[in-house]
Amino acid sequence: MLTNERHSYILKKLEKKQAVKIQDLVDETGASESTIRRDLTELESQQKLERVFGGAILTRHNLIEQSVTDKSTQNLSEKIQVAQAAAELIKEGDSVFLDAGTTTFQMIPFLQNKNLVVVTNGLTLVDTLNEYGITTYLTGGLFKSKTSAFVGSQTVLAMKNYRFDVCFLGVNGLHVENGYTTPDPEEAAVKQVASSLSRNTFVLADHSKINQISFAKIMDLENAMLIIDSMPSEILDDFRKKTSVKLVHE
Amino acid sequence: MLTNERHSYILKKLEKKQAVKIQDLVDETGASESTIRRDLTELESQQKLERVFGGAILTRHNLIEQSVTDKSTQNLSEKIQVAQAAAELIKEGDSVFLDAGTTTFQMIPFLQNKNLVVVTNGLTLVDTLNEYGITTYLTGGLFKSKTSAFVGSQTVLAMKNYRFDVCFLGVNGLHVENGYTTPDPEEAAVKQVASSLSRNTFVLADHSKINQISFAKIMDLENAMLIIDSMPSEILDDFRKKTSVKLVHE
DNA sequence: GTTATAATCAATCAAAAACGTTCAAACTCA
DNA sequence: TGAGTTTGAACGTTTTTGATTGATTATAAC
Repeated sequence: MLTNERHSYILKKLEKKQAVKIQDLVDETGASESTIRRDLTELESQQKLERVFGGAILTRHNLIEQSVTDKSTQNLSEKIQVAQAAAELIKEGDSVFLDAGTTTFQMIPFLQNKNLVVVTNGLTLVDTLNEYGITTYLTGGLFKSKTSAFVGSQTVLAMKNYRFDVCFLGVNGLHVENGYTTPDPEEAAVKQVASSLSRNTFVLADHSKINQISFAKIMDLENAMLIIDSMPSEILDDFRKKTSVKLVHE
Repeated sequence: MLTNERHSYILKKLEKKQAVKIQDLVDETGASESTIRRDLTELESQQKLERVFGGAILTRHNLIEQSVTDKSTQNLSEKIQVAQAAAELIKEGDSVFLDAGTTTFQMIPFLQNKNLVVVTNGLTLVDTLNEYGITTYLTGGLFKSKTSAFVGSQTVLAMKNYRFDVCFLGVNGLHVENGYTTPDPEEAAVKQVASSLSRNTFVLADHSKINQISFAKIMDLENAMLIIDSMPSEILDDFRKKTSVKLVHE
């Protein structure tokens, strides 16, 4: 591996994980500890990262820049509020399905010390769930890089070995007539199955999704409880004829 | 190969891989090191690429480049050499099981363009497999943070929906009498199942594992072919009475 | 708290790899 | 043939690398 390649590898991993360990880099690149140390020293002098004992972390500068450009942080405060409200619906000892997605990701910090078992099809959730000490099962299946989610028949098959007390789904569109929708049919299928295996289904959304229609239908409004940050009152009445709606600001 | 031919070959490869090594170009074009150096110097003066120590990279985007590990036979750690030797046993279109671990991780760069389907229980492998454009299935199951592997009954259950042409396992100990061993019984179970579902089983190890005995037994030597960097000849004879051994340095 | 143990660190050094330069041989094209 | 170009090998130099050392820091045990 060329020096540049290692540097790129390190930065790329750092961007994805927020933190890297020297020993991991040694194993992954095949370079020696000394070389990785030199790499980190060099990259730190370029302000690309900040060294810490045992590895390196993103510079604050990079952190801010990333959070501005990253779509996952758009509407972040709303998402976190919705996530917190959703997490409060979980009881001690529940078995929980967490859909792959940024909103469900935000729920994780609120799940601590609840003695939960969490199942997810989202790759990005695994590390964080684990950091919070939560027993975590991944569905497995075919990996879809675009959304970092596992989908397909194997995923569905694996899920059928579980039963959930509660399941939390993200959606891209919610519409009085057309119900819940999402761009990817395969992910829609996973969401459907999760819901069918769960005693209670909750859909997480923010107000930007109201009366949007995305491509693939997940289910009708009747089949899940909606958790959303806010909603105009005239529309809210229509929704409440069909399903239970929990507003965060109440 | 003519000068122009070499130049376009270099640029084409660079386009595809984002980085090229001089030694690789020497091997691939049959030209001498001096000639390749002259080519790179020339192309750099035309702003077509940027030279770095050991090779060249694309000039354009400052984007984080994909890591490229290639088969230059010099200066590779033992793990990578073992990994490469292992990867060469895979045929076009094979279905492959890759055990969680650092040695199997090193196989990934050598799996490109083989039209494979890869199944793994290693979380860390998923991202990299995906970067190399390889169709990837994860077994799923209970996540074990210490080794970033999925283990347990769900993992085993999910695996039983697959059949493999070849499976590659890492081990911590190999011993003439005691066979293959590893510290974690649950991972040992996963390795056993993978092997039972595969037409051919290969164990990857380096010489530091010889005649070590770790805790959990995986299988006897008879049940897998061993791929290892080197082995003292008197021991080698003992091993060869029981199983096929592929030495990297031969 | 204190101590013992393990992990990580920076600094150093010798070996390996990659470098540019030079020069003679081989090739090209008139 | 002969001038101009391209090539590969040889050389000493520079850069990169991995192993080792003892100091420093974290972790565990007490």
